[in-house]
Amino acid sequence: MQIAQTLISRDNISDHVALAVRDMIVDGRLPPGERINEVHLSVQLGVSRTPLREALAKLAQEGALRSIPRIGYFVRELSLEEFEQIYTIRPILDPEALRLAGLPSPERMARLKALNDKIENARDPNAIIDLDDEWHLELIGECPNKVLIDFIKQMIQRTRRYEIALMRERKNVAVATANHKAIMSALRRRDLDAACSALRTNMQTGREPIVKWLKAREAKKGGK
Amino acid sequence: MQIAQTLISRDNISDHVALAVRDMIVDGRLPPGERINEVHLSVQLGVSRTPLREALAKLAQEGALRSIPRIGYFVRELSLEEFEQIYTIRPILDPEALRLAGLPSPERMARLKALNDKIENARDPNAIIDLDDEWHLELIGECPNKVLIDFIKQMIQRTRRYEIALMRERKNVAVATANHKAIMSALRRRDLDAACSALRTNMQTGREPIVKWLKAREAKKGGK
DNA sequence: AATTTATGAATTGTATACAGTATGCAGATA
DNA sequence: TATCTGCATACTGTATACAATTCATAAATT
Repeated sequence: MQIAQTLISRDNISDHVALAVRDMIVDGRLPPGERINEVHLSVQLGVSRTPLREALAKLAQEGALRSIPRIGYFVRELSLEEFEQIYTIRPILDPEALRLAGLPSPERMARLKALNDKIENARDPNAIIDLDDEWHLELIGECPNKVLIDFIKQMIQRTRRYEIALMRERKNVAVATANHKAIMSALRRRDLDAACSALRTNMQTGREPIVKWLKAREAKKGGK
Repeated sequence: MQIAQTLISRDNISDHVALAVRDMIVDGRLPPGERINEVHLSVQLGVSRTPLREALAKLAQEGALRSIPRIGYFVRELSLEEFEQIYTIRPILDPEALRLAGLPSPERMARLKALNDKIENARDPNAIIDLDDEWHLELIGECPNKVLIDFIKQMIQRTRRYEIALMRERKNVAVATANHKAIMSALRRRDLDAACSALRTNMQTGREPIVKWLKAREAKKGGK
């Protein structure tokens, strides 16, 4: 008979490295535009180039890095264009996922409320983003369309670097938690349609301040 | 001064290999469920394991392969679930891309018509799918949201294996080309909304026969 | 002085070697 | 006969070695 899958999935060095490098990109230790030196980075991480390269290839496919053959990997610049494009798609997909998920169970509602409270009290922008992402994934946790969820997760990864700027200002955090409350209140009224459109609003209000910040940032760079 | 990018982008062996293996999966030379033997496949392709592994990792991320750490890569089974999930998303995204693209230029309309004619005359299912995919990408070619286009491309790749079954029956080809005509006629009337909803219909009618085929297929397998 | 050309170092792409893990089979045990 | 144990083999994961290309610097040419 077939033995059950081993539960302890000791993952590969490649996977670990991918996580590590992704963190370095997200929190700015590898700044936008930076060229990756495979040899340096591999010794810094204490691994050989082989698993590092596998990780870099993965990150390139995720969109965090850009690969130019025979030249190297570069940390992708923050781009107003890319951000706007992603933030055009999420207000379409997230509400659809919620619609497919249906009204959340009482337990899920409780978790959503608890997460939102945590966001209100958190100070560190990184922690806030983690919690906000978790909140959104919890909201659509019941969605049976795993492909859709995976895609939303991809986009969450990809917009993290931008959102840090957003969550540095407490005003924006307050807006986000208020939006979450509006969504939850619609759900409590068992009004799925209203919740979906509140979610759409949530995504759209998150967008504006970041666009503004990016524009200022690009202007500064252009002026230099 | 900086030298212009070399135009001839001699791509890597890894990329070539990824193309080759993807083809082998799509056309069935590597059947669903098959385990990939890296050594055998690398000698068969005349390359070493290193670029092959990079290609396999890429295909795994695309969803064509499944990676089980320390055991290997497997060609993913055709799954009714996955297919239905993807075909729930495309009727949302494709029309949105068309909406963003706006009405096509006369030149693009001519190309769309020419492609649709080619589909009507083609016999080989593989060629038909190529043309159909090309038609859909041409339709939304003007869409400025490149992230959206990339995602649609990903899904096209991922559904190819399923669609072969669809296009083997000429009746379905006729339905597809008729749908395309409906879309084009709406566009000629400059009625973008109608075109978008015709596109939605197009995606949905493509879905049913494949679901039916997959169900029959799974029943057969379960019965064995 | 500005531009081009040559040369060597640094860096990426690929192949190979090695180590650790899974897999299958033969023999042992009940 | 059926199940378990130990061993040999095959395969994956990682490291290292080598080849090919890019990049930077300096000499040479105009």
